[in-house]
Amino acid sequence: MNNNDESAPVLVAVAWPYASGSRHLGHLAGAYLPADVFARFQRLAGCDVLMVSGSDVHGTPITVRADSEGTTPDEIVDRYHKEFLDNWQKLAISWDLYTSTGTNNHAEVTHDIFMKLYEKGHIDKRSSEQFFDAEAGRFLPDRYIEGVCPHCEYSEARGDQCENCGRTLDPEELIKPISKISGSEPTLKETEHFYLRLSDFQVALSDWLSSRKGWRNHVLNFSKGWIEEGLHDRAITRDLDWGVSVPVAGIGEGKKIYVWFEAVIGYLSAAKEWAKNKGVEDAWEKWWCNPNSRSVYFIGKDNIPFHTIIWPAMLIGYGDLNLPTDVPANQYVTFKGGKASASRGIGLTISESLEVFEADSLRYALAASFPEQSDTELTVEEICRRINEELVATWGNLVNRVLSMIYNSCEATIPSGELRTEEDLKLLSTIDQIIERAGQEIDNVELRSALQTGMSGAAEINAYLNSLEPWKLSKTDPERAATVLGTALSAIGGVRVCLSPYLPFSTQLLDEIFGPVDIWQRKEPQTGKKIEKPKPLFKKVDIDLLDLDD
RNA sequence: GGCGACGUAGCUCAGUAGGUAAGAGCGCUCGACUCAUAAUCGAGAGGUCGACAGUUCAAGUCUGUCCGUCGCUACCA
Repeated sequence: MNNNDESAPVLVAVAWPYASGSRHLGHLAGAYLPADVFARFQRLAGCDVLMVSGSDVHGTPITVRADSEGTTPDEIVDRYHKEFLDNWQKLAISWDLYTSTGTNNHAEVTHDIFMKLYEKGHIDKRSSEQFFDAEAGRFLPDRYIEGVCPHCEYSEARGDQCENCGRTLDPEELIKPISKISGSEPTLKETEHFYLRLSDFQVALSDWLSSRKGWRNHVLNFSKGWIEEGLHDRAITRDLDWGVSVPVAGIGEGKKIYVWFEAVIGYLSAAKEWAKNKGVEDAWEKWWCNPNSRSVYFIGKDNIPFHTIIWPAMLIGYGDLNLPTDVPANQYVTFKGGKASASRGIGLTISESLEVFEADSLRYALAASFPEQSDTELTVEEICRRINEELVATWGNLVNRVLSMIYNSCEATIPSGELRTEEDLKLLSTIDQIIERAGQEIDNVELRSALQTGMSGAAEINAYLNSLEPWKLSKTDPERAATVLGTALSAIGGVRVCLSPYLPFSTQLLDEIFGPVDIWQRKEPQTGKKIEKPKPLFKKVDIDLLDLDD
């Protein structure tokens, strides 16, 4: 992060999960969890964090799903929004606000942005012909039209692409087009739509992107490639009845703002909603209008152009709002070589995972595999391995190890640190350096590395114990044994700080000894305090007992 | 087809502006220890850095071609 003001406000903007179905581990590892780790760290580092997101509730897939289930879009959205909220609660994702794009506030903010861009001439009206399904009474997105591919004669080619020969298509090219919704033959019909003049921003965006420092290579390359190909103006309205209304009259009935235009506005509308809830209407400006504020967007790589091109274009056009400071988009978590996809049954959904893994264990295993630089292959076996061989063996066991010795040979009393020797102080100094380094890594959104750094602290403490053997000292020199154990405990307190953004539940179990984690620094435990008989922080998982299909 | 990326130890991944004889974790082998969730600690084995050609005093790191994998292709968001 290129900002020397460490206490600057930080907007943690997180991809809006699409409420058309369950989200899977790829989404969790790609966006929500990294954002949470980052936000938790920034709060401990003393920054004013505003972490927002919400369910994206509009768009054709939701209406189609509702139709096919014989229910309403509201019902679909409600179902998955509730599931997401349940997921977040079980995972302790620390939103300052998790809302949805279905609020009045969001519609108002969207209208404001639309109108300003319209008045400035960045939005204009054009007409085109699109396929219309008379039976269903709606215009059809390309992918909902099926027909025979003009190239390979595959009979189930979609209007946007033929899955057989891979060619990109225009729906008009299809032979014998059929509506996937009603099965009837669609007809071309004239319709008017508003377009965002992305081409207006070609130069400004190019300059802006060229000046970005410290961004991930794949994010920058992909974005620049998009711009070099030339930015095309995009329709931002759709012939739908499910969505945010168009604030300008005169383009006919049944038009709504297209989801990709309004969903990204959610970052701003959520900040405003948060401010309203707080009772200070303009509190959102601290993150959006303050030049010292950072805004970091956590998304998957499939969302890159929306966050590095389209949304910045809208912000430039609107004016006086902060552009993204960084967009550390993650690559994909893959299962058996392919992109995770709940709808195709590849990989576990978040809900399924939470039925078989403890939240912190799952958080650990995913964080250790965040696809920060390249796609990362993940299996259930790998998740179990991470939990058992790393989290439990190195860290969970260490805590249990030290607390058990204190409980058994120090009369369950936290020893004082008064008699520490040089080697004791050396351990603590090593831990303090680890805390410092892990903090820098998290600030740079190198979350995987920072986790490993934190875990190396646990290994240091284990090595310290092995070399000083307090279990022997307790028989020959109880006073020295107590000092060693007290030192190890203090060091554990330091490692716990490093791990707290990743493991909020289990690190909280140590509050009784150390008090809450409220600063990115090691704090001494409370000398002389009695401790309870220790219980392991985590359970090992037995993969054979997991009830999994794949 | 076009675009982007990836292919580094058995597995999952790092390798910053090309330069000390290629790294981490896990697994494996050997050893130490036995306080701890049979956990811990130390040592070691293991790689012609996808293939080929080129630029350079010097390439995992740059260029080209090829092979393989993945994603995107703007009306899924």
